[in-house]
Amino acid sequence: MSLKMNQSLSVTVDNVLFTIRDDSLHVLLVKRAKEPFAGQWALPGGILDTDKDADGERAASRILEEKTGLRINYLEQLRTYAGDFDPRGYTVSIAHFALTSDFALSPKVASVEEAQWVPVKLLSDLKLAFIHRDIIEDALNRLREKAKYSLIPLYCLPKQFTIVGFTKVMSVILGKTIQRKTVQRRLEQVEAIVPVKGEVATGTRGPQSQLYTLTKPINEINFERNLN
Amino acid sequence: MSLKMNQSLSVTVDNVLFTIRDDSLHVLLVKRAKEPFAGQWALPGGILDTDKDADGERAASRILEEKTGLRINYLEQLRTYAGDFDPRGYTVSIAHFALTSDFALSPKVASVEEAQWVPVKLLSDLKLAFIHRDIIEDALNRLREKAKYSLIPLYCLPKQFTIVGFTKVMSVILGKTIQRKTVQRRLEQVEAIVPVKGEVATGTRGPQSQLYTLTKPINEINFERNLN
DNA sequence: ATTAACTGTGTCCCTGTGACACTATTAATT
DNA sequence: AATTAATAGTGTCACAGGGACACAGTTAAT
Repeated sequence: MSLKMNQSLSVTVDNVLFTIRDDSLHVLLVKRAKEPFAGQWALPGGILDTDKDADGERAASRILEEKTGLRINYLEQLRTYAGDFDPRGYTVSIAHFALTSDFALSPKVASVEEAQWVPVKLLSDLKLAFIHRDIIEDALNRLREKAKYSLIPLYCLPKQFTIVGFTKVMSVILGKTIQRKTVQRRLEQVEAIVPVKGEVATGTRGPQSQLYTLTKPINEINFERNLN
Repeated sequence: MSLKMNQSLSVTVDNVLFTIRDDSLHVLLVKRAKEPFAGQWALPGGILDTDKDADGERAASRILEEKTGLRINYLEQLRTYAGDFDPRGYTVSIAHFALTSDFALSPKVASVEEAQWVPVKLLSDLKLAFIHRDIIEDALNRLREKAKYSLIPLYCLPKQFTIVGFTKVMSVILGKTIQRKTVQRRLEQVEAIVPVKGEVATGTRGPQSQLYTLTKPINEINFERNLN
């Protein structure tokens, strides 16, 4: 615990931001302009700024906000990767896991940085920089595990959502059919989730569906049983 | 992701090593000899060595082995704390969560470093360096959560253990009575856990109890339901 | 006006845990 | 040596929550 400085060591922050578009899971990637790994896809990240960033989460928020122009719905630390995966030297990368509702990337951001929503299913076809494939894999596992016992996939949806909408998100994330009934039972026992009175979703065939919303954060709510 | 070096930034590794002694949960602490926080208790940790440590886990193993002289049973990354909690400057601390069976600290280690097993219940009376109180709290939560759906508390026990022994460990960690039957049901559906034939535990009143052992790591085994 | 899709709800089954009792076994006590 | 008390293993019942599925009422498309 004596602190001589570590030599030639970079500390970065990387972010795995997921959303649901068109009933499939997408992750935000940027195309690298410079070496190393120029032309390859990478997670949106940056260098930890010891002046601006009081901690890792705030660093991640700052960087994501710079890249997307938006505040995202949910963010937590994923894990930290230390090692020799950057040709420029030993690196410590604090990776974060984030969720947001589907939105269009602002054109400026999209052009300058070439940030894009990439369907997770297509990742195997892409070249990914550094160890970002592993990081995405870990983030995916985190998301899938949490989907089993928590409500955080709600953060992939807009402020107002329907039971069926959430059921679809859950099914997409877990890769298997989830019963509406099951989702409904879970939602209705959480007092932080309330129907928006008067507000219904329409457009599709069938009856109008009730819209719900969150009155407080639901990231701490865990269920006793996992789905499946 | 362009890598100019962060200025004046230290990367350290801290370890929260738990065990069970005398039916209560203990954590390994060392008394700090130097400033800052001299004389206060701290987690066993050290500086990330980019030459020796291929990744964070190996750094943690190395440091714990140096401090205890022993290989510990289980280790995983907890989370990384970045911030201004060290008066000498901005620090990134990769914290780890570890378990081992009860053992006596080698006298040399115990005297030189003043490493000690401290009962978790007594922590509130101690002065703890840096943000180590928060880290221990997070590690405790991790342990308690994992105890609900996994078998990792087994790593607090010797190679051979009894059902009742494990039940006690679970009860201590979770702070409430766990039914022998429940533990037994969980154990017997895991094929990696086998009775050691011929080996029984004795000494206490009552029938001899069967000893079990692990044939492979059980850190990936998760149950669908949480206890309680 | 009819049809098809869809939302909300009711119900049954199944599984795993909690609780507790019963039996057999062993050490401590007399 | 006989008795007692503690203990390990097991059997069983109740309960809760998820999976599956069916049914009724509603809405848009035809």
